[in-house]
Amino acid sequence: MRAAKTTRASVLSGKAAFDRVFVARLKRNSRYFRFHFAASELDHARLGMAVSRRVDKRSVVRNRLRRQIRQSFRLAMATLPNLDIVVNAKPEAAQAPRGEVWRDLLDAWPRLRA
RNA sequence: GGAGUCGGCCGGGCGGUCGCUGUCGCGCAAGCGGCAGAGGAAAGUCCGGGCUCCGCAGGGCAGGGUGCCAGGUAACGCCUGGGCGGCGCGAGCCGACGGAAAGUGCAACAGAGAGCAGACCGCCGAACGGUUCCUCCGGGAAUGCGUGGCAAGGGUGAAACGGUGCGGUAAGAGCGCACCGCGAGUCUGGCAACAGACCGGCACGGCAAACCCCACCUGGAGCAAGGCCGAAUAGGGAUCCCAUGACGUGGCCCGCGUCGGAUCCGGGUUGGCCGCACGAGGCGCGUGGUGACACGCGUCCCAGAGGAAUGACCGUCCUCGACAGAACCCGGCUUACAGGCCGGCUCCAAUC
RNA sequence: CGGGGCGUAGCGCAGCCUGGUAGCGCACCACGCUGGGGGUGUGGUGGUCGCGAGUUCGAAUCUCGCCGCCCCGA
Repeated sequence: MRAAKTTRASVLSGKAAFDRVFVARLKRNSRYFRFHFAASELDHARLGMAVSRRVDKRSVVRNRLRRQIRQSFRLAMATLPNLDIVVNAKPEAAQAPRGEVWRDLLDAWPRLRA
């Protein structure tokens, strides 16, 4: 499986950038995640993540979810339009098996193309 | 072999493809290649330090902490050794373990009485009085009724003014004796905590995780500390206090320092670099020490992000993988944790 | 990273400093007043005092260790 190379440019950073995405009020839900997005000011997609302590108390679990999100983003990146996306994890994601979460993520990205 | 106890260690392995962070090398550059890349608890933040700033961090008070003794350490509330007490057949384990004879306090309910106490049921005919009986008229005997004596036994309580036994006595009582306990006595051993022997007499109950006393320790904040570079805005307005005044990050005072200061309104700031990873460092050997540990020599370089790096997928093997993710660093403590390995010691059983 | 606070009846709180009885309001139940409801009066039910150790004769209260929640500062 070939993943696109990501750089610092594909990281969404700063409170202002996050707020801009949330204000756009465009959203798609999957089983374990919420995808907020807005048209990017740049010529490529950027990813931001929100996995709060409410999802799971243990940082190990939160980090695992972030890695899965990031890795799935890399795989899907080339096919995505230039959007700024914030992925928000639902608390149920912490309880679910890893494989199931991964499949949920892979299924979700193509639906954002619309 | 079984049961137990103490100490130390590991905590999925191997191979492949793609990707992430740092660093080194090459390249004008996009990049390419090499190397390294979470833990024993990284956790909780309960202690102790390093480092940085607060002018020096100086004296006193207040506050806080520690609490058998000695040692180790940068330091500690940690560790080691020893003492004392408790548990265990034992190896071992556990202990907030200074002072109650400096003072002030506290003890519900029950109970007669709860701290220089007390007599409910009791016990006592030795003493004084009474009553009854006997009498050889001197007195004698009985009786707990009164004056009284006692606190052994019963009973209450968490606790009842040393315990057990013997003697003693009217009944009793450290009143006497033995043992135990106790003691601010003496001697001996030990750096000390303390222990042993002798001596003394029975007085000095418990609670200091009650106030407190004693000894020792303790300035405050924190890497968003703090520093450098750059950019930008402002050099304002209002109110109040004024130089025996105001301010300074400590709770207060002294001392010291500064000369306007405080509050509110308005305005600006959310770049980059350093701090930031070579350290009270790891490993090996030697020496000293019972040990914690120290010293010497050799050797190694071992995460360093900044919306935050370890992932995805495949193959394979097994005993199918617990708790869990660094954010300035280090030493401890505490808490979580599937399974497994190594060594010391103890008890039991059996065999030679 | 640092600082502070809370946890007691179904809910909101006192009691804790100074240790011995867990109390108040609302709610709930029963009865009375009313034809019924509402309202009101009287009586009553209901608490492992977040969990685990320790100190004490005795702990909601004192001490230590955990757990959960909330707030504040940079």
